Amino acid sequence: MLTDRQLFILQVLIDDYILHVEPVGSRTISKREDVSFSPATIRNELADLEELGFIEKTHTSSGRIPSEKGYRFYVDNLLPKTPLLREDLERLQSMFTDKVEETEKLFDESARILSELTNYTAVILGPQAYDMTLKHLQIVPITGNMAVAIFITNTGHVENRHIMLPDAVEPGDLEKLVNILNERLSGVPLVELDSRLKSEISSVLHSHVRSFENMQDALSKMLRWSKKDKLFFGGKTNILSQPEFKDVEKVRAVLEMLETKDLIRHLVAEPSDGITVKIGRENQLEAAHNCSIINASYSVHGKHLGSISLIGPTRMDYKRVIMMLDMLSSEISARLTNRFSQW
Amino acid sequence: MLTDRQLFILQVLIDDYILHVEPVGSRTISKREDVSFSPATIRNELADLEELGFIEKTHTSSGRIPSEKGYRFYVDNLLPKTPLLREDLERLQSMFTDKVEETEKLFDESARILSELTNYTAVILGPQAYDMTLKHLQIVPITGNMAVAIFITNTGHVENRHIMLPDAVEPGDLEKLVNILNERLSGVPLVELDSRLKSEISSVLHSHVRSFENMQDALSKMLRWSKKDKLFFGGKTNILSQPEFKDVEKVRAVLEMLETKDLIRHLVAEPSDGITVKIGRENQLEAAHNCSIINASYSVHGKHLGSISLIGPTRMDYKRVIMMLDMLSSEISARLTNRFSQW
DNA sequence: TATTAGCACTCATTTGAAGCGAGTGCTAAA
DNA sequence: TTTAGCACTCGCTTCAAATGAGTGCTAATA
Repeated sequence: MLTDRQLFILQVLIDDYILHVEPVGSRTISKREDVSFSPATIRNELADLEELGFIEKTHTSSGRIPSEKGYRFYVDNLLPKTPLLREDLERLQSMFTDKVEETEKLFDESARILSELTNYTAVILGPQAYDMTLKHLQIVPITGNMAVAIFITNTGHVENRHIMLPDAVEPGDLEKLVNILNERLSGVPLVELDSRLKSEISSVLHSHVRSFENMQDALSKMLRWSKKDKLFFGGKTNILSQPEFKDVEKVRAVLEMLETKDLIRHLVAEPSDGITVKIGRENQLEAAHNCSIINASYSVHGKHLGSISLIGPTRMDYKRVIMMLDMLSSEISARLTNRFSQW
Repeated sequence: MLTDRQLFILQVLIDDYILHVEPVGSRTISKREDVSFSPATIRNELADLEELGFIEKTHTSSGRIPSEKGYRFYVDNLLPKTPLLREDLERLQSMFTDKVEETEKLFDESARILSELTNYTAVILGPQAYDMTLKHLQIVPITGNMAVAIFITNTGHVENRHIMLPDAVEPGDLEKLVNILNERLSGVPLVELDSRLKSEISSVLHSHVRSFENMQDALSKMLRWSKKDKLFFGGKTNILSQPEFKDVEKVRAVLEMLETKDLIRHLVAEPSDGITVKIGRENQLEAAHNCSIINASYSVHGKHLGSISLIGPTRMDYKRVIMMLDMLSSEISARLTNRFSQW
């Protein structure tokens, strides 16, 4: 549908706009070394491209800027397939050669480096609780009737909770209780633990554990799992250095969104293979209408665990960013797969 | 040194400026009901106050605004001792009547409500690791040679860490190890655990636990405690709605500071009794030169654990904010004291 | 037929002058 | 000691003119 020349001009225009953040005029394009036709010709082509909705003017006599449709087309069809810059690659890989011990730190570091490299905001959605199943449960008495329950999941995650035991619980009882719980709850998704207790195990415990009645409530509370997950941020304030966000009000909408965990989670939890690009109004959220969000998910053994995202202005260095996310997500997947297989 | 009338005028001026954020002129002051003298008189007094450095002009023919010295004087001498507004009080107390279970949630909620009530940024420095001592240690084997170590502190805090046991560790050994560690390390500050292991306990363990040699490194790593603490934020973006921060560059300095944990920690960790007020350049940090930081610490049994702070523009509603922080910090102290005494 | 030079036109932005008004300091009268 | 009066300052707004980057259209050219 578009002629080769139109494609070429569109690409040049978008590349230039992404670089300089200023409306691109016919003269600017014609000055490029690899452009042989005159400004007038380009003006004609630009008029056509505008009619087709790929570019637009900020006012009657201004140069053109890409429209959202233009960016969409660019991302889908015009992305130059240049490999990652060597320095970017090296920086990313350096992160993985310093072997990062804790998973949390891995995410933190990834978010930080990603945001430094791109100057956009990086958001990593950590492994989600409802994807985890219980591997092992332990209850450790501390003092009086206080105890700590320890949960170990199939993903190697460990979590602890306080629990209040009833006054009269015999040592043997507690052991029996833990044994039964482990038998019955091993492999069960965390979010289902509580309902399983009520539906299946309650009766068994009733008959085997004397003090069960007294601790039923505490147990139930202990097993109640919300869909908790963790967000890791990098470069939260990077949006402030984007020229199109020099207005405080615009900035505010985005920053407040970043501070609202529920919104971010929603925006960023996009379970899909490969890489997703949401441009401007393609984002549900009003506050993100001036942003683009690139999203890649990481997985272990083919199962999506979480995602890595970049939030920046619609004018974004798509090609670089997409390459980086692609590399990073598969690298993280590999790391986690390796780590989890140890358990 | 200052006459009563000068004191009065200074107070009125600052109160007005805090409220309206605009230079205050002689006419404005004279219009108040409780002011009986004419603009000209006031102008004379203002000139004196300016000469003394308490107020300044933004340009030759503008009204006056308080200088930092003025704010300092105001905070030290002129704070009207009006009690908290009833609605503020109720809001704060509502937070404590809904009994908050987890300590983390208590801090989170406090920061949120405090920031909503004031429209400034609230930062709460959680209990610091180096103030905690070990109460009880437990090692739970999981699979293979993986295990989880659980630390319970005198403040009721629970933390867990992964540990890699050597291949050949006999069950009895582990039990003996944990017993010895508990005996020797109970009551020791977390940050000293590792050095204690090396200096005192190493030899004991050598002679009592056969596989100790193999696990020495892992143990040492497990006991290595950094000065970790946690920050809780509320209203991070509130600064954006302050009229004196409508310039993106000014905002950026502050927001980036808020994102840099080390800076914030440093800024906010001000161990002192009562309430501290740092105005503008009194803050070490350049980025906080346009801000005031009010700081109150909370404690358990007279021992400082952490602090509650508010960060806002130098023009701040000091009287309201100070009252609120005062109340909140003592309330939190009471809660924590009560909570910890259960352990 | 496709390209390009030329030209009139548009419109955001910059510049400078003029007027407004809120505020001042100073002086002289009350 | 206080206050009325007045000249003065200076930031802010408004308006008009100049600037310049860019356009669309037309007619000439390859």
